Amino acid sequence: MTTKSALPTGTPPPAKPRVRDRIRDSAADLFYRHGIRGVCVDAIVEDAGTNKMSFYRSFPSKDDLVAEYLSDQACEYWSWWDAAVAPHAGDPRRQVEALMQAVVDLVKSGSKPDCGCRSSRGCALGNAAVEIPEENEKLGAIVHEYKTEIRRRLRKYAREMGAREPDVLGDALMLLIEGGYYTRLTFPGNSGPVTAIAKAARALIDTHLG
Amino acid sequence: MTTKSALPTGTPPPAKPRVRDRIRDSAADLFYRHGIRGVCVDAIVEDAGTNKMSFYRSFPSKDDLVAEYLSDQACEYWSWWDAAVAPHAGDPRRQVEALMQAVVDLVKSGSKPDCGCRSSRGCALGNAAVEIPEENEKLGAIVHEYKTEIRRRLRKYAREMGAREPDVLGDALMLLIEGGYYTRLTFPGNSGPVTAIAKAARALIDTHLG
DNA sequence: CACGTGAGTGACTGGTCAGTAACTTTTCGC
DNA sequence: GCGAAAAGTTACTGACCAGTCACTCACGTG
Repeated sequence: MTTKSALPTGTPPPAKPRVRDRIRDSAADLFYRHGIRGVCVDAIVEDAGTNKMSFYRSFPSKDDLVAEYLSDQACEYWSWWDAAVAPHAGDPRRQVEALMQAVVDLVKSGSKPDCGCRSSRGCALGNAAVEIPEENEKLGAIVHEYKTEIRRRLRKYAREMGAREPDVLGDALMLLIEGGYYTRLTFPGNSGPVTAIAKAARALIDTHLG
Repeated sequence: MTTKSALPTGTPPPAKPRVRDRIRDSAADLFYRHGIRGVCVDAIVEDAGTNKMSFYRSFPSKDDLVAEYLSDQACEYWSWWDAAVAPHAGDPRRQVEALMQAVVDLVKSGSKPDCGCRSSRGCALGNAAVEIPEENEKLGAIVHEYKTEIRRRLRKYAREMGAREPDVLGDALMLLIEGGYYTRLTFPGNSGPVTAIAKAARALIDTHLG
């Protein structure tokens, strides 16, 4: 049997997913859908098509996986954010407006069962904050840093667009976004108040610029 | 030993709390602080100074207690809401402003350790929505009804104050409130964006009336 | 071929948790 | 004081769940 070394060097191997990555993927999906406390290691392992021993070879504990899950989600979120605002670089107002529209699209995702993406359950990190016990400073810190960065960015946009009280405007925009995620948990699709987010953001910006 | 039957009939007995009520009180406290899935029956029972048998004599299951907890919280919330807006009956704009200020006060509660009230962890019902599994329609319905009523009331205020797009304004106000509760989980006291809520609400109202 | 590594199997420990059974004690109205 | 109802005690079942142990199997590389 010939080895695969004959393949053109430019082509990476078909990237058969390693166990560790399969676990991460399954965990991300299950944690998001059912909550962290609602998913046991066995369920993750089964979904990933592996077994508990392989799990504990890759992760010291469930808590470590949770930490990685949260960091991953934050990472993904910043990519999504950057992609949403990129087309309007240099125009902070348009950036915020694009972001708000992106939030609506994100939140309403899953209302159409034909789309492959999982149904939205709001903010993975925010939801985790509900479940994380107070004593767990490690996980709490991840969420806190993440939410602080959201706040920092929105205040920065407000400052850049010349708002009179940039911190107030930034915080108000954050409340709208977070409220959109939070209410998504109770209102399916875009049937909730989140659809008002774009108009509300525009009104707030107008007030702070006028 | 004389019986208490000599008390004036108008005075209800000193209401020494029955086991059932003690369980409800303990559950409310523990569920709110640690989340529903984070509190086991034994913990509730111990906090209430009773035992598991008495628990299951009063409640068919933990889930039934949870349902009662959610209904109770909703009830308390409406009392709080009504009290906040009562001084400004007939002036919907002032009512909304008073409500917003009340939200800030509520959310920041617990930042001063000297006050007896428990530290705020946002909205009990909203947090429950994170933990409730999708299949549990009974609990989900309680939360949904509650959030729908919030929405209904805010839209009503918006209509009464003559807003151009009352539903949009009402929904926007709701996003601000919900965002305030949600972010409270990550930002202690009133260090979070919630402090911007009053100014934001005023700005939104002005826009929709102007 | 040998060897190391990554992955799989099944059984197990120790702990937690919802819920039950049988029985005793306390409380309270009459 | 008496009897019924409310509450307490102890012990238990069965399920679940995090984490471990000892061992086997499949590869790819030198």
